[in-house]
Amino acid sequence: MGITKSESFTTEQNDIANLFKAMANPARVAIIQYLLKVDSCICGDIVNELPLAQPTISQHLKELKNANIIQGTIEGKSICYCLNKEVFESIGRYFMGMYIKLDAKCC
Amino acid sequence: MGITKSESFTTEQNDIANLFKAMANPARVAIIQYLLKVDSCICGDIVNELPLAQPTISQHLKELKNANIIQGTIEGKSICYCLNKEVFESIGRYFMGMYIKLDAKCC
DNA sequence: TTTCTATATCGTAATATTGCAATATATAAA
DNA sequence: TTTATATATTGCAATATTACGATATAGAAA
Repeated sequence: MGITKSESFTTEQNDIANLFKAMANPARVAIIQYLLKVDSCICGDIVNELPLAQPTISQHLKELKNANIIQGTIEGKSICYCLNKEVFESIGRYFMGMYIKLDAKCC
Repeated sequence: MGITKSESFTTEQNDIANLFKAMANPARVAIIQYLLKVDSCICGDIVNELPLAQPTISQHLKELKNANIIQGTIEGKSICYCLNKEVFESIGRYFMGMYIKLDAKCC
């Protein structure tokens, strides 16, 4: 006992939870907001922008990449990162869909 | 070192991260999906629906309530829970807004 | 009042996350 | 080849999360 009982839930429920987990940290929210502003940038730009050490930024970028929220392309000796547009559309639709389905009257 | 450096980020960034954190768990995703299906129910219904103990469900409900995702109303000796419609609309708008702002061309 | 039912809280063990120094890797420049 | 630059990986300490048994609280029923 102690761990999340992932096996007790559907793959969809775990996928959704993992996607939110990838965004459930202020540093990663800041990275997403920064990428939204500049469209694309290299890792070093984010290290200069945020008050976190380079290995920490690198780890956050890895988690965002694993969740398919961003993608990184090798450009010479640096790596160019940008947001994955489709992900934001599907999350947006997910929530708007819930909003529409939701009954106005509550308990 | 070890904790999230919340103080290094804006209140908005922390608020967004905390909202996602509230949904970043398959049990809480399942609770949200169940509430979407039944509109409203009492705590005991969720305990019967999910493979988790009553104190665990109670704790998850507390976190969802703290994040303003659900609300609970006392009805006699039980408590009726339901989803907060506005939250889903604002999250949906947040993501659709990002999607619209996002440049199609990536690196 | 006593008992039953519904939910919350406490305490704790197991596990996950966060952040960073040290170090590794990999490409470009000299 | 050596050196500099950019990013990733490893290892670890601090902290947070998850789950649940035991127990507390609170209203309804007897």
